[in-house]
Amino acid sequence: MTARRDVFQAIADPTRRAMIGLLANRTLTINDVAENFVMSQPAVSKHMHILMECGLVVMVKKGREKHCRANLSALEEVARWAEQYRAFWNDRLDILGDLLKNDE
Amino acid sequence: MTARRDVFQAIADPTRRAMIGLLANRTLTINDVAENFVMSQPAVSKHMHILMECGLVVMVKKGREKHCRANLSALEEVARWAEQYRAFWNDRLDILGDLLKNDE
DNA sequence: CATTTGCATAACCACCTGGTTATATTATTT
DNA sequence: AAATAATATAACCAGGTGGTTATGCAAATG
Repeated sequence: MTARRDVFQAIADPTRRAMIGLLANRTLTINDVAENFVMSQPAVSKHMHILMECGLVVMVKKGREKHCRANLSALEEVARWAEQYRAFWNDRLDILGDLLKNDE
Repeated sequence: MTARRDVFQAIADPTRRAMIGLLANRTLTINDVAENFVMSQPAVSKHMHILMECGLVVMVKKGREKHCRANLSALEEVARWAEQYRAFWNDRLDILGDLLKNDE
């Protein structure tokens, strides 16, 4: 709720999509996450921060560690947006042919 | 198929998402599309070009006009990616509580 | 208490993005 | 043939993005 960042923009980056996949069914610290990518720790921290800002990741600080987990319900907006068009692409298979057809 | 541009990046921009909605069940020319947005014609042309590059829009030139239509099946990739996580967010409702819980 | 660890922050960089205006190109209209 | 219309292209610009290294700081460890 009240996501400040746009979730569509957050998932535009393939690295962040991979992070979501990583944290879908696992709780990892920032360093754990960083081990899965060939980039510096600050770069990973920034990505995680963006994911948190739009609600896609939830973090809980425990001592000096930060335990992170994906909050996948934030993807509902994306799923619904894409799915609203499913009827269209199931229905009208050949748009190109359709476009060309009306040249009388 | 063989989309050169990333569809996730294409839909990251709200203007382009609006254009997809506009062309979901309508065939419009570039100028028709431009009338729906408060930006210059070249700006609209660029957005449409990006949508075309990743297969989200199909265009057919007819004389000096260009007839455009959304090819919504290109959204299947997005829908499938988001939907793969639906089981997770249906299953585990309170991630935050879950995260906090294991502090024994 | 000194050191190490986990993470954030700052400053910087190259490149990308989304917009602009001006102009070119091609097709239609008069 | 000249004028107009539809679109593309070029050149430019401000601000954003994704990365870096260096450093700071709180928490855990020896």
